[in-house]
Amino acid sequence: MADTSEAGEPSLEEQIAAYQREFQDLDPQVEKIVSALSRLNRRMNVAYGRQTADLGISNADWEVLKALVLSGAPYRMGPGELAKRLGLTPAAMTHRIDRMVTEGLVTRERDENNRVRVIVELTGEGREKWLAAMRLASVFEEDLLQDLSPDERTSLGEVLTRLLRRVEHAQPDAGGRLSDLD
Amino acid sequence: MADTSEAGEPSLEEQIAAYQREFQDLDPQVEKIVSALSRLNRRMNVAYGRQTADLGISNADWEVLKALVLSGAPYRMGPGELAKRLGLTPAAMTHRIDRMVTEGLVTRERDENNRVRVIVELTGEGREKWLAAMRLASVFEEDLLQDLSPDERTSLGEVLTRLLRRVEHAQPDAGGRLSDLD
DNA sequence: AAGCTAAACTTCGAAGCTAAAGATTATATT
DNA sequence: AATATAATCTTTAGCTTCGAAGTTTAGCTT
Repeated sequence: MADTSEAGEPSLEEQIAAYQREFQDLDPQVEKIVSALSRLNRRMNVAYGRQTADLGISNADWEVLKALVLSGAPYRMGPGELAKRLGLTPAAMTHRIDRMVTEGLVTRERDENNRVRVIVELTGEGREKWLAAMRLASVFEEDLLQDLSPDERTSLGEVLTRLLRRVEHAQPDAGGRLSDLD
Repeated sequence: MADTSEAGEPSLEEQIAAYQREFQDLDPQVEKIVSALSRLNRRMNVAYGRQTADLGISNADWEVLKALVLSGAPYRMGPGELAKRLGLTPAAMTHRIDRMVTEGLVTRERDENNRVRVIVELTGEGREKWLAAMRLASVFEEDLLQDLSPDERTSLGEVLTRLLRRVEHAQPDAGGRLSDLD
């Protein structure tokens, strides 16, 4: 076997060669960047998933915890707001919150000032879980970037935000769910 | 509103500030890179999804077409192999192939040499759809990287593959489905 | 203030996924 | 050759999601 990757996944180089074979108009340099981005992200998500699983929460749970923590004290949001933020339908959010309430990660109560609204609030346990996940994630992320010099980090961050700006401008998010919180 | 982004999504800078507020041990530079990677990937997937939808195929279909085309002529794979490649369970693959057969994108037949096996083969229409999607994707990708100089492209590709190697080595893919073909 | 209209959430039905059990064929053992 | 074991796919049951319809409350309009 000349391939270090498992599960029959071709190496990045093999895959780009296959693309060129099947589609001549392809710029291999562009494809290299795009494919690397995609694979990198996939691997990172696997890693995050493993870490949150170790803490006894699902990746779905973690997304909700993140959104609540990032909203700042007192860590409250409505289901609709959460759904928009996470790229889910309100229906899906209802069920997710159901589960998380039984898991003790959040509470759900009606807003007494406006009884149509619902308030989802982080519990102490929810905050602890988020913190623990965050510690694991930051160790992993630092490890991931270990080989990059300070200059390379600066440069990479700059280039990526430039790409991000471009793609955000190009796509006014047409009616779009966004999925997958960062 | 001081925020150009829609749907109440905070800007990258706002989000990093929020992370620092809630988690002091965070390296903002690391977080910037990681968050930009994540957001970029998300946006790209939305773009791909829109393009494939325009062609009348689902993103799920596209993944299968990609795997088959990349396998090279005669564009045949078994369901199990496809499932592994796409990060699905064999059960999910069975259903996906059901659908794609009715859509005329692939054919399914038993392997006469080994009647336990099944052969999924790309149809002419399937190949056409893949090509059309590929043309759209390559235009989008070139547009995405438009602002990057040749040197920046080279450098970005090199850095990303370095990160990829690191994450692939660190995670021997423990029993893992991989999901999301690139 | 009675009745529309809109907003926010939940419920319902259909689709896709996973894990586990089941069915079918091939391979190895005795 | 008969049986056991393994490999490959399909079926089943449960969960999550989406889209659409339904429910409750708020805010307008007259």
